[in-house]
Amino acid sequence: MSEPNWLNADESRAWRSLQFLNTPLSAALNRQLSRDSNLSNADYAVLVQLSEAPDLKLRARDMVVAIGWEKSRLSHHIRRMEARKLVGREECLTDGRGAFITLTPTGRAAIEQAAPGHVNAVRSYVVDLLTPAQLESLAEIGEIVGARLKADGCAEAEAAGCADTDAASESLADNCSA
Amino acid sequence: MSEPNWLNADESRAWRSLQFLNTPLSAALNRQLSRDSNLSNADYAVLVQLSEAPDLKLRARDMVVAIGWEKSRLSHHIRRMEARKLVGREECLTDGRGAFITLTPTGRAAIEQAAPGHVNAVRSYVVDLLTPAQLESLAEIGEIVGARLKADGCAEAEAAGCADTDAASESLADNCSA
DNA sequence: AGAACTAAGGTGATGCGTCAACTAGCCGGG
DNA sequence: CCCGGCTAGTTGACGCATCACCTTAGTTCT
Repeated sequence: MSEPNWLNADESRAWRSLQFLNTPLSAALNRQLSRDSNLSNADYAVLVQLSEAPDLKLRARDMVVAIGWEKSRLSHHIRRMEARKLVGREECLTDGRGAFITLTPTGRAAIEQAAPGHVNAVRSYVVDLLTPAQLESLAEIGEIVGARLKADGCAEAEAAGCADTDAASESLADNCSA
Repeated sequence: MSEPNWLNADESRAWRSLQFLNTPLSAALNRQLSRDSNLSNADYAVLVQLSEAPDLKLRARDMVVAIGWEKSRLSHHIRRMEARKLVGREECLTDGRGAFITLTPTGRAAIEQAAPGHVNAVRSYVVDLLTPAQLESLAEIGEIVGARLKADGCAEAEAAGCADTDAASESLADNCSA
């Protein structure tokens, strides 16, 4: 256990190739999004949540859970998005501490304009390149690792966070098409 | 093409589950590394390169290629690592512009102490959880997406970067065990 | 009612990563 | 020789993410 058990050739190939699915992929998606729509992945996630919310507004508390961020991250991010007029803030009348984050018309326009391109990007970088069997395999692998991360105890925000971030992008797909 | 072609259930399951392999996974590895060894993934990548270099030193130029970072990122990072005594700097006598990055004894101790735990983490979060067939599948998928990213034209630093970052962690495995 | 606790949200500091711009040294052609 | 263009590396500014800490407001217990 404490003695190094180095990776063999197959293992290292898999591990190495997994790296392609990490930073470079999300960087590519990010680039597409920011080039075509001047939004970051993070912006997109926030806007998706808002656009799916009942009155196009959401308590910060709920957003945190939905996206899986830390509240301070959300707070910082909302401040920046507010400066860009993508979202607004509103007081919560029933809870003096509460704060609603609202979707502005600008923000709504932005997400609607961005969504099709984003889905296309997801397709062109991943989904459309794989066979159904590979998609199935990928789903299994991701779920296994995801479960491991959750079991780890440190997964709370982590796993949920990212999963939902893009689960969101995908559920927007559903909602928008409807 | 310009008309949204939303993801179907299988596609979205795969896409969603892929998110687990992204940020949360590298965050978990990062956490392990920083908890056990007070190093970040980025620190680790740099130290691996140095520890594999001929005289435990490397031109910044070569490091950039090996890790796949932007030179400015490397420069900033080296500055920070230098402050922690993990690496040093040395002039290049044959090229007035050149700069060597050197591995300090402190840095060497750090990487040697960190490597076994890191490999263990990689195993426990991913490699050991998957069947050989899944590892094979993962390798294929990563390579397909990686190739796509490279073909995209924007892949230069990106794909190479992250791939090598952890190819490095893995090749350290080989070298260290030797 | 009042003390202790918890929940909601925000802030400041810090490290990280990218972009654009800059300096300094090399190299080749006139 | 010197001028243009290239390469190596650094710097500063900015946005992003996290950490630790703070304030304020609800909640609970006595």
